[in-house]
Amino acid sequence: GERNYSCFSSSDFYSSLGLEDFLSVGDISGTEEDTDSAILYGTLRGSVVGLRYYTGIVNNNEMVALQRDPNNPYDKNAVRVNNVNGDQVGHIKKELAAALAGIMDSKLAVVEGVVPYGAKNVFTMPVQMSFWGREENREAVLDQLKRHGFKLSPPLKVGSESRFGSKWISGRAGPSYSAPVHAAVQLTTEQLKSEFDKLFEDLKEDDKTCEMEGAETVGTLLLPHQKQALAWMVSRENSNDLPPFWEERSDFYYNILTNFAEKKRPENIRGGILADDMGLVIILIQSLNFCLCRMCVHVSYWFIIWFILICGKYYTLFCYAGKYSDDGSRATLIVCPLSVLSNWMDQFEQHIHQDFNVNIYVYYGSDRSKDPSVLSEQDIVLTTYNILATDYGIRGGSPLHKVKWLRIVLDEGHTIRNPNAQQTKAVLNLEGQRRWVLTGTPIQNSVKDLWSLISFLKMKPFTDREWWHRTIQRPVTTGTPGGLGRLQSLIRSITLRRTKTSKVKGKPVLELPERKVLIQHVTLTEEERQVYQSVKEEGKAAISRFFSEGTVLAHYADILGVLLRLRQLCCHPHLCVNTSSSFSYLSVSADNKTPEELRETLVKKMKLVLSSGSDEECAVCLESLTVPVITRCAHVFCKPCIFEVIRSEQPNAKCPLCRNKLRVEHLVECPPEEEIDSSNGKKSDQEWISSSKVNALMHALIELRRDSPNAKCLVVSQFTTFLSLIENPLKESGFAFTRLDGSMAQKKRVEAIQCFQSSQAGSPTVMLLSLKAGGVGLNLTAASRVFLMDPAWNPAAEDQCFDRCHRLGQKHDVVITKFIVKDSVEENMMKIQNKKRKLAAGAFATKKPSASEVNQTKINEIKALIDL
DNA sequence: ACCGCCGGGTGCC
DNA sequence: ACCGCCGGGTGCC
Repeated sequence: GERNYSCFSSSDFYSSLGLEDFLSVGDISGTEEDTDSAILYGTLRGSVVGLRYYTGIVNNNEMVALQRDPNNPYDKNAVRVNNVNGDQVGHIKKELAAALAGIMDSKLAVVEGVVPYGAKNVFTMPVQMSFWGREENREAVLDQLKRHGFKLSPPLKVGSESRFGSKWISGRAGPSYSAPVHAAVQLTTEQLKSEFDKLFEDLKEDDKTCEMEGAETVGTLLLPHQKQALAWMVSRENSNDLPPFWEERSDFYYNILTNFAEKKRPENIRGGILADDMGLVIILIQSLNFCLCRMCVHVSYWFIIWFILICGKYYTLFCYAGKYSDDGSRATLIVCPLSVLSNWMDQFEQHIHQDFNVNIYVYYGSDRSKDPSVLSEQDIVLTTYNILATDYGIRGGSPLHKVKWLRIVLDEGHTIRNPNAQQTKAVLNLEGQRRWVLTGTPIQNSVKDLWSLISFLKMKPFTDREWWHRTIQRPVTTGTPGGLGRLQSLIRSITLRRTKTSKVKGKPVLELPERKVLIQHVTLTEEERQVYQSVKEEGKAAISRFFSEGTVLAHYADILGVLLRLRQLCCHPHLCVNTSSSFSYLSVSADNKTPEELRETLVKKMKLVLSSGSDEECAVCLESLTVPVITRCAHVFCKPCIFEVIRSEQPNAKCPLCRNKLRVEHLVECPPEEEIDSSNGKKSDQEWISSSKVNALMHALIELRRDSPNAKCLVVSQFTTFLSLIENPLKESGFAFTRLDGSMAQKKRVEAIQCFQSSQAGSPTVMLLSLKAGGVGLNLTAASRVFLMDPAWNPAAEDQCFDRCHRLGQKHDVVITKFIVKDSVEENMMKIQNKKRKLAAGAFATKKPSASEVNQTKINEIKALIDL
């Protein structure tokens, strides 16, 4: 989970202020993406005609999909009616289709159908339609219908959602007039985990405790929970259970969510989600080779089991040896983020016995084979999401997509949470029956995140987003009774999850040392205070002006800029690049600037964004910015992402973050590296001075060295330039230190980590760490102390950072010190963080406050941050 | 479709 | 009869 907590266009920051609705973060392509905030306008009864021309059949109360059919030679207004399987059932009667066509084409509303009496119709059948859309489109929709002589009925009882008396449904469901619901508050990592764990609350302990039988030889080498995991995985790959929500009914298979039925048995889900808390599955690595050999003797005719340790996480993979799967496939494909690719390679190298004759191919780099048969002859093919996505587009097709895989494993599977990302599409189009997802956080922000994973697992009917949305996502987000229950049973049936507090056979799975968080207040010197105060007053004046003008949101990036400067000044005066105390750059009005001035202003802003934290996220692809460009409204995106937005929304493209007009010719690219780095260069010329915060840190470090000379610590900041500044006093005081930040090449990172983790005398005792460097997997357990130099917007980001040393393998209690400047924006950030932690409890799947409440909260937060 | 609709055949009682 | 009525042909979009 890459999180983002830096300034400006950071989507996390928006959500941390509860602004994401207003700014439509993540809602960039119209109705389809925005089905969450849709409300039900009403329902309408219509008829489906032409049944006898099609093979698709439907049951009573079955959900149907309405699909525009603009190329129909008989009627350009045609609307097809398909059953859950996608087979056409008929058409909407033409008079009604004429009314629907406009509404559907302009995406004013989403129209969903349920067939109340679907069975036994020969020529026509009724259909109950629900119209969903944004509040502001309601009138337009009602109007269009009226013009064709139709009128919506209030949504009293509709469709199959309300009818099936199954165990998943408690009481009545169905459309309601509920307000749009989003997760209003950003959860911290811990809260997310605990919200996710609530899904498992009623899971009986013994549900998954059956250990694998017939593997006694393995048994002596495995701990109970490992045996449990092994048994679960084996059973998942071989089980004949029906997928969730399917029942066998007198030689039909029946889906109780959609009421769809068919003769063909829905395919088993051969795989699942391994969402074990990081580092929970423990095994003695030393015995691994031995373990493999033992198994080779005893079970090799059947399969070999590989235990693979990745950054403290253990996963079990299976690979059929000798006898491959029934369809002749042999190779297991492992897809992972680039940052963990080397981990996998190292682990294979270290732990797979040479005698074992395992073929591993790393499909990465320019010399990767274009020949699919080379890949299919391997036992394991390793690749990254990016390679997969890049290859997917090439002419002639990607070799990865031509192989029928024995097994596909997604490491850090939440990488594909964005359904529109190229990576996701590339992953979803892979071939292979057995599918596994490894991730610590299957749900990162909302239930939405799950769709890609569920779809990857080929779970019928959720592979189609419409059915996922109608049967799970909407019921959960609107709080429909039974909705959460469905999600629970769905996730439980495919997920293995044990947490720090889980027990197997009554014994806790893991005991971690304690973790303490201390807040140390820092008082600025007279001089520092003066600078801070003057910048603050100036910023405050500008922001109050925005308030009085009512342009707070239009100037959002500027407000973040003011706050960034204040945060920087809390750390060190030299962090503020443009210390000229003028905020003239605050208003980017095109009118009174020459094009060149405008460009310069935008470049300045973009530099500010890029230097504000470490890697920035693009609000379109949710990945870190590759080729950053800035819009005239001062929001930063990847160049290809924003081009795609403009292309697809022609001719009236709007900024995904603020809905201002976008034009390609107004986009400004980031100037070459040196320009950005010039500020760093300048800094080294500047005479080095200390700051109150640096003094506080050095005092603590020296004290620590005196009291426990062997203790190692992390010094964490969001500002890499701050880390550079800290290097000076560290050298002066004779500390051996190393450094890890986002800009370092993979090889250097590994070196830095190994060096720091080493227990050799003279190895570094301090690591300078940028807050979001490295993936979740980063293991820095050598450190037992953490000094957090500056608070993050998102408390989750801090927690994740702390988890890098407070994790499996940590032998000592972990003490975390947060330096917070008294009477500053930092204190205010802490207050908001605390409020959010409280607010977030139970925020998952519950309704959020009204729009006006949210609005008020967000305004209060800005005010609180700058003491207005 | 055991309908509706169309259009041709038909035409006092 | 430029009607009504009858009954056969016919049938999504």
